[in-house]
Amino acid sequence: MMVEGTRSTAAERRGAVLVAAQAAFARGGLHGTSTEDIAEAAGISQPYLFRLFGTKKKLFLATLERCMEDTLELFREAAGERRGEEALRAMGAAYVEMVTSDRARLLMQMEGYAACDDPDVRETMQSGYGKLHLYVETVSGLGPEAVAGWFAHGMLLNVVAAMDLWGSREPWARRLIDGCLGPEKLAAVVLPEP
Amino acid sequence: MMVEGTRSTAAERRGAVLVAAQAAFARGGLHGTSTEDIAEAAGISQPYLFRLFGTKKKLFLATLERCMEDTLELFREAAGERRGEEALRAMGAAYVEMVTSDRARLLMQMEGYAACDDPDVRETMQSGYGKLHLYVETVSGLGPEAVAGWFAHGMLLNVVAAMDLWGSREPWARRLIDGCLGPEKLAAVVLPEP
DNA sequence: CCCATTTGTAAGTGACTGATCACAACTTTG
DNA sequence: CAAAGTTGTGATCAGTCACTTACAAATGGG
Repeated sequence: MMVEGTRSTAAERRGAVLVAAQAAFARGGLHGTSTEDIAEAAGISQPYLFRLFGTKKKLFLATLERCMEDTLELFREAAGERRGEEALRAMGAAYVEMVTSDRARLLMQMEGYAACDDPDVRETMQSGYGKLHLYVETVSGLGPEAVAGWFAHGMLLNVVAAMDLWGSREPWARRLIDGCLGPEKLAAVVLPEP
Repeated sequence: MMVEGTRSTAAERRGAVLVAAQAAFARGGLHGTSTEDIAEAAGISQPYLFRLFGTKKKLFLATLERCMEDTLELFREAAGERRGEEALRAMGAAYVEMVTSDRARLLMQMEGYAACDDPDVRETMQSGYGKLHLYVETVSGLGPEAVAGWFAHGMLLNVVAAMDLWGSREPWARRLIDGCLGPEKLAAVVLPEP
């Protein structure tokens, strides 16, 4: 280790750790992931991880927060200058793209919801989701029912992606994806060969 | 222990363990819950728990399966003889009732989705959700889009309940619940006093 | 060039936990 | 009533893991 003579700043290391932590926590959650594994994936020693984040749980919360912020940023970039339903469609497409390509982020989000029995986790998720909701309300300009419907759609995408139904040959799963993405995109996610 | 001379059958014990396990796993997930805690809550010794279920993970999977079956049973009872959109409304109302009163079952379900990186968990969730989806398709007789929309609604309820937004005074949270339950039921979940 | 600060690690440690084994007590059956 | 089967527990153990301590090496400012 430390073969290169160049050191990183603590801020850079924190960023690298958050990336590694998201991939690791997405698989095992808070309790199913060892700090040793995260440190190794981030390329630092385990004691240094504790100096950077203090506690495993604090690291988990920071990772969750980053996860939600990244999603907000995804929406911002997707919407661009668009407003109204057009903005909704653009953000929806970006979310579908994310959910089908970045499984770690998707599962991390689910770990967050699942761990909401813990007050600190709950507060983090409320705060993160609240910012998402406010942004979508503002940029779309639509009423509560429409916005809720849009988020509901996203939550269904979450569980479809979590269960990895994209390639399933179960008829009900195909109909679910159809009802979720529409028939044209349905064909796009047929991956496996008989 | 064992003050009463009457013993239970293994099947009865398994049932009691599944109840205790759901409450425990809902809080900590597979890795954040000790078999010792579950055994104590179920009123048996920890070694006996292993004789009944073999492995912590097998117990987790059995608990998840039971959780999904219970939800299917909830839908069956709610629908009764109803069909079409009327059945949908009845099942929706029952699900709202469940999600606001049985936090353990709700969080257990979320733990299931979150743990879907594990192939065995994923298979269990796919199977359990598949039965739900098929039943709702059949009893409602509606097309993919309508059924997906109904489940999407339910998934949004899941995260609202997980984050425990019912009593939140955040304006965005009130609008979300409004868009999710409708204005009349919105008032019903205003619990806390200023 | 020296010294204060920052970056980084090797080597523990105490506590917890999933799983096993040996054994006891109760119940049923022939 | 004896044997066979079922229900149940105490004791233990090997492994894992979050977190600490002590120390080393690089960096930068005056």
